[in-house]
Amino acid sequence: MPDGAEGPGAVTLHDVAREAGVSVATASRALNGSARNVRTENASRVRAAAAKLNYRPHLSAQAIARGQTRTAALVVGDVADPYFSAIAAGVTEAAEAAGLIVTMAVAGRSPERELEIIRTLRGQRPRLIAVAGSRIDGAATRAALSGELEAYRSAGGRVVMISQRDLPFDTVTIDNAGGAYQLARALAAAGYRRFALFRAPVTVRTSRDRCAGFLAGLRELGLAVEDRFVVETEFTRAGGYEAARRLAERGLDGVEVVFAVTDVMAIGAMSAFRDAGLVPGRDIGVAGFDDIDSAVDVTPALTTVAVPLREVGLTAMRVALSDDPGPVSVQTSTTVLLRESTPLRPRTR
Amino acid sequence: MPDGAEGPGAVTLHDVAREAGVSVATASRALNGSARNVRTENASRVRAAAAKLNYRPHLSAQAIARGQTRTAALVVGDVADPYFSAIAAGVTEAAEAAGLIVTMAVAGRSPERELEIIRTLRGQRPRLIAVAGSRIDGAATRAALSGELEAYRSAGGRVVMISQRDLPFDTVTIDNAGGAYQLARALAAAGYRRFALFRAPVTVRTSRDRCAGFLAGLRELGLAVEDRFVVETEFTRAGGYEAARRLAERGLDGVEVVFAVTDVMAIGAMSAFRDAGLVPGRDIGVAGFDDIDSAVDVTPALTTVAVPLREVGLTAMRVALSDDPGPVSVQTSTTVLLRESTPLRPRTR
DNA sequence: TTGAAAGCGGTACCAG
DNA sequence: CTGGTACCGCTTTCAA
Repeated sequence: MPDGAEGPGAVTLHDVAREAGVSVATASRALNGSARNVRTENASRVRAAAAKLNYRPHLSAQAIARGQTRTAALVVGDVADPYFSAIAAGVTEAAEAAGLIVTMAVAGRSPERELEIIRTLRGQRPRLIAVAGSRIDGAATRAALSGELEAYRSAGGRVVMISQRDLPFDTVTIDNAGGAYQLARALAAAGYRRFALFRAPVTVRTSRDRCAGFLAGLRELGLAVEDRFVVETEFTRAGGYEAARRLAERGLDGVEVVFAVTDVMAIGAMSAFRDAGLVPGRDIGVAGFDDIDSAVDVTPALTTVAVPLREVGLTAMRVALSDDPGPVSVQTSTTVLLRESTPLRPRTR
Repeated sequence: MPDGAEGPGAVTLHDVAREAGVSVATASRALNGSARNVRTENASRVRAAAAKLNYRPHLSAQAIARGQTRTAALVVGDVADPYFSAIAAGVTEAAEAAGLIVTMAVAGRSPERELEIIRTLRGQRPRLIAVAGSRIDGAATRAALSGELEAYRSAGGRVVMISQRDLPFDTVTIDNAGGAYQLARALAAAGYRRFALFRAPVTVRTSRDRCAGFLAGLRELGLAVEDRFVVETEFTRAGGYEAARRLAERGLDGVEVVFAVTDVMAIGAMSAFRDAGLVPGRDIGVAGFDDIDSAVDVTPALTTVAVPLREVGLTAMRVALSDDPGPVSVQTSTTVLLRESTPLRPRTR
């Protein structure tokens, strides 16, 4: 009985039923259905047969028969980025607690790819789709994305956006503006007056919100950032490094502290300053945003705004699994953490 | 026509066929099958209908009809750990390039959980299962795990183990012993003679291999690590911190350099030394293993053994997708990187 | 080239 | 409590 190179194929419920000497209906009931209605003896025969044959129900077949799957889909920008991986940890934790399998896709910070991914994911018919995406305004793809998600939702799916408030779906946001606002005040209170700002292109929402909050905080205190000290760069460690390198090269010219819109960028910046012969925390203050794990491991420890990323993931799942109808929006709060990278800076007035 | 709160449900191929005025068979062929055999006009009518209705094929239904899925399953110990997330990045990249959807599960370093996960995953009938698992010897669960994977394979699935050589499946290993061996020699060449070793419980293979390699490297040079300087601790940052704290507390007593079996532990150790008033790189050398991103961002930059983690993930997928039959074993090589945490240590002889 | 129909692996209703 | 059977959404013969 040649089976081809693929082997005998997987054991099916029919095999189990035959082995146990019952009908597939009974086998199905014993293994999954409301086990109540099957005679104890038969039930154990079926379980024994299943164990003997090492049977696992075909989830796709169950999905099709039951009309719903037990999977949760997650879209992230980049798994290797600690920002996303912390969120992913929260999402998977909650999903597994709810008995859902997680399928994860990486959008690589491109809106087009994100759209394509969501199209594919929709075919999975997951219970929910959580998008912790590229957070980029792409006017063209935005509408398509929204349409795709809308179609998914109207077919009974749940959508939750993480850190993207501007689409009409459930949302878990991070208080980017508020956190940056508080950071600005804290830095000012610590004695800083002359600031530089390292940010991503304006199309990146997160960056924009953090900048806006920071500037608003300063403005309220009668402070500002000179245009020439606002550096646009990539949203990565390399981007932060490059921005700091450029700044150091042309001279700090009085700048006392740099706010980089993410920790990853801030850490890159610290490295560049050091390479340029400047000591972060002494010659130049550095602050970031996110409080990723390594923020406490760099020297000096990085001042930042803590975002409860894992909890954001958990919350997103909770929202998506609740049966609350209307688009809910949950904002998670942030906390300013002043550390050694921005020591007190006593000023004579 | 009440549809319930769930909405109208997803559009099916029947809907598309009706809309296009053709049979489902034709619609199926136009959308997926070998498009050759369908009249151009019909094909475009079908595509138009599909677009109009925003149709996405039900992947589960396709899977069941075709007898195979287009998913790849990945098991990791902890997404938030940079070691695993770097591997995951490689795996997802390769999977998406091959048109596969990735489902990811987190085993949380527990062999029992890992086993349970693989059981569930098997129900998904993925094309392959990649396990970058807890790397723990659990005698009891080991057999069960192996049996589960064996059943999966004999049903036509592909299994690839990452960094676990001891099961009879395709394997991508990291040269843990060799890397640690080279590190030992490099440290000795840099002038170090008195070593401490921070390691995980012996049940953790990776830790064991790295220790063995390190000790072998020393032995060849007539060196050794005193038992009292071998500290067993947790396989985490906190574990490294704790080990270093204990060591600093009872006095370095001549120890010149610590080898912690992972960067994450090494970074925790650095932090503890610093808290104890010791300057890493000056008062005590520190070396790790993995070369995670933050290894270059800590101060002093961490001496370590670089492991091409992303590439390990890519390789694992390549192996799993190849049609090579027998259990293949690919070993990825490692590179010693001496950085400022272990400066040259001139000795008078 | 096309449509009817037989599955794929389960679930669940409906009679016994 | 149990078995027969009609689906679930899609693919793929088989005839027409």
